[in-house]
Amino acid sequence: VAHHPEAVDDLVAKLKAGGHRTTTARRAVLEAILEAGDGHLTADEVAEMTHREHPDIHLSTVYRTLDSLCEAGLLSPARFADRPGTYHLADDHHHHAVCSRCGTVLLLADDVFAAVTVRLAEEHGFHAEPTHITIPGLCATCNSATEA
Amino acid sequence: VAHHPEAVDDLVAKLKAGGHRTTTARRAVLEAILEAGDGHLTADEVAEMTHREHPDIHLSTVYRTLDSLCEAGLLSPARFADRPGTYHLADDHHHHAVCSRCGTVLLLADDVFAAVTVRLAEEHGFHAEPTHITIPGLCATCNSATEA
DNA sequence: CTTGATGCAAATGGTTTGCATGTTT
DNA sequence: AAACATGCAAACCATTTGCATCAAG
Repeated sequence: VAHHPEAVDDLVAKLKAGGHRTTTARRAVLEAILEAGDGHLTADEVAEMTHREHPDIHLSTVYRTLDSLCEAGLLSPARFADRPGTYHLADDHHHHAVCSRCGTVLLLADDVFAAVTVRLAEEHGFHAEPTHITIPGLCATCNSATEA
Repeated sequence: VAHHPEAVDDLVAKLKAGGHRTTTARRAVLEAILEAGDGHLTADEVAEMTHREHPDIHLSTVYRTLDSLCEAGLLSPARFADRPGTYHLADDHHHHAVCSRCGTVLLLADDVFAAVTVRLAEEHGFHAEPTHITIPGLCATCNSATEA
């Protein structure tokens, strides 16, 4: 979960190490993702952010860049319900609780599934790697609204 | 998890109870979903199935019907990665552990998330309804293959 | 110089919608 | 008869692709 300015360079280094090229667009996209912190950005949002400094980066380039960065292992994609796809830093293991009614997203620590992981190993020999799981339900607000 | 012929009538009864109308298209869609058993069908697949008996049911009707049936609480939608959306019986609570390497799918009891549910309620007031969650990881076979 | 990345425009695929017509209640 | 569901065609939105040009190695 890096928010430091030098993080971009670290990521670019990883990119290079993976045999990918370093370009303005890729730097810009990485900067946008870092700027978003824990947030999950859609391609459109990334494009909007990069446009502030680089108005000429085309949306299709953003898509292709996000793809490359995922392949390079720097980013991970995630989809919520029927919203557009989102992207976030790959090493940022975490989970979500999403309200089915209002769409509020709760960020969860990456250990909430520890118990499940143990049980899967014991009962099925399955080695779970829960990296990005979404749990549906109702947030506190919507839930109390329902009970009322 | 109903596979019985009379199940369609049960579902239609629920539909009616919910103030919705009974139509040929809705029966046909429900039959398709039941025929699929545990499977998850896309709108296209449902359309294809209904076409065998009712070639005139339009794809847009299938979409609208699936929507209605979800609203009525008979079906639930689910999305996997970037495939088209799927639909399945709502009362069919279950979870999956999917092997990232070989694709093997493990069916899990619906209580594996009990601990997580409790914790979410306590820590965030979030009322989780884990109805259909997929956990990635490695199955026993692939896992031991990796360690070797 | 060679390969890979970009801009643009056009195509694609899944899904939704407006409207006139047909069906359920 | 009134309300709702359907067929169809057209619109929509997110995403992908072909191709000519450009930049990184």
